[in-house]
Amino acid sequence: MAKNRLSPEDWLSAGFRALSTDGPNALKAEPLARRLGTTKGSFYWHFEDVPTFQAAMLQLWEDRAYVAVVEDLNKEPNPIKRLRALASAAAESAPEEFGGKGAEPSIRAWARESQTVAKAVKRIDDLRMSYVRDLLTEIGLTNSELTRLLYGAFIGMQELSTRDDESNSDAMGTLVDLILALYEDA
Amino acid sequence: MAKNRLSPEDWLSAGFRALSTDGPNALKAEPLARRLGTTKGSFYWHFEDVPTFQAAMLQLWEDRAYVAVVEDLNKEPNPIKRLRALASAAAESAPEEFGGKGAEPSIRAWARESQTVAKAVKRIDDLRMSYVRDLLTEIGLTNSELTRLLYGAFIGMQELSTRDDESNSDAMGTLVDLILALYEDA
DNA sequence: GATTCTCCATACGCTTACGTATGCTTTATA
DNA sequence: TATAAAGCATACGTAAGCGTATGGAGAATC
Repeated sequence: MAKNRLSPEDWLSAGFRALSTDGPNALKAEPLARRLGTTKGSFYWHFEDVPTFQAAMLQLWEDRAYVAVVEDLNKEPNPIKRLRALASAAAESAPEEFGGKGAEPSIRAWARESQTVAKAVKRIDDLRMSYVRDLLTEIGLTNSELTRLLYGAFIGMQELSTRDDESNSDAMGTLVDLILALYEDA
Repeated sequence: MAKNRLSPEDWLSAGFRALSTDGPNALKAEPLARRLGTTKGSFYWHFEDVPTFQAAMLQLWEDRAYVAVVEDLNKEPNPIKRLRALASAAAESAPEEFGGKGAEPSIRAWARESQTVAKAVKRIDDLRMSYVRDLLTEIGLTNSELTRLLYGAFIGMQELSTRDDESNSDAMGTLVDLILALYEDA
């Protein structure tokens, strides 16, 4: 354990881990300092105050939340394969420095006690849902319930897999199969 | 505003409303007292301490959480109709004194910062999932992913509808249609 | 109508977190 | 290597919540 100096990123990363394990209540200066083996002197050097720190975390999440899910997908020209890839993306968890597996459910939990967070989550959800809607339309499925079903299932899977380690991609894959079967018949 | 005396139930109900609107952070003696226009003297009269109060809330939720969803269902002998009824139950929200629409997502958010709550939620999820599994088996569908898919979608819908007022029963109904189409073919 | 019991208000000491201020180390720069 | 700057520790005063204890107001009972 050298006398490491900390960067703002170290604090933010610790914030995400704390959020995942202990909930939004842990996003405070002194608890985080303990977690990092330092004191709040460091915290207040890097950040104005606690709200500023939390805003930085949120910004970081929001910047990744849409792009990380969709970016790689668009390399695939075939919309049906893209839908399958999207479904299996439900199984992927965030990198460890963003809180790992339970990262997004943690943010949703956080959103329940902060209007600011809630608004950011809504922005992301809207973006993703319209992506799904467009994708389904491209395939030829215009039933508007399908978007909500797919995205809702995605959210629910994330929630379930914070406890167990079941494969979400199997269940989501099943859903895509069911939906595409509908498409085959049409 | 008469000089109302409060019952333990009044406190518990206020607890659920506070949990829904302000998150688990609001489950404390003095904030709740303010909300009820009284002081914590009343709180500590009715409850040993804050953990005891929270345990009582959790117990109350757990007692209802399985029964409330499943009980009415079992009057219906036809398993396919029972499945449909279950799906549309996703749209129903808890009574106002239990926190209304966002009640269950709030409990899930709470579970992220309390092991005790997390365990209770797991117990309920396990119960419900095995109910769904049995139901699907009765219909003749043994694909084990379907249970997870259905229940995950159910959870996700609850999460989504804390913001908007879209009908979950439509999306869940669509899912049941898709699943039963599979059954027709078999 | 006096007494008892239920329920609530208030005041206390304790803890934890806040944000500020001030100084002590390191690391960088001249 | 002297000096400055960056990064952290520590010590305030303030605020909010905890749980206790004690007293007072209302309701119930006799």
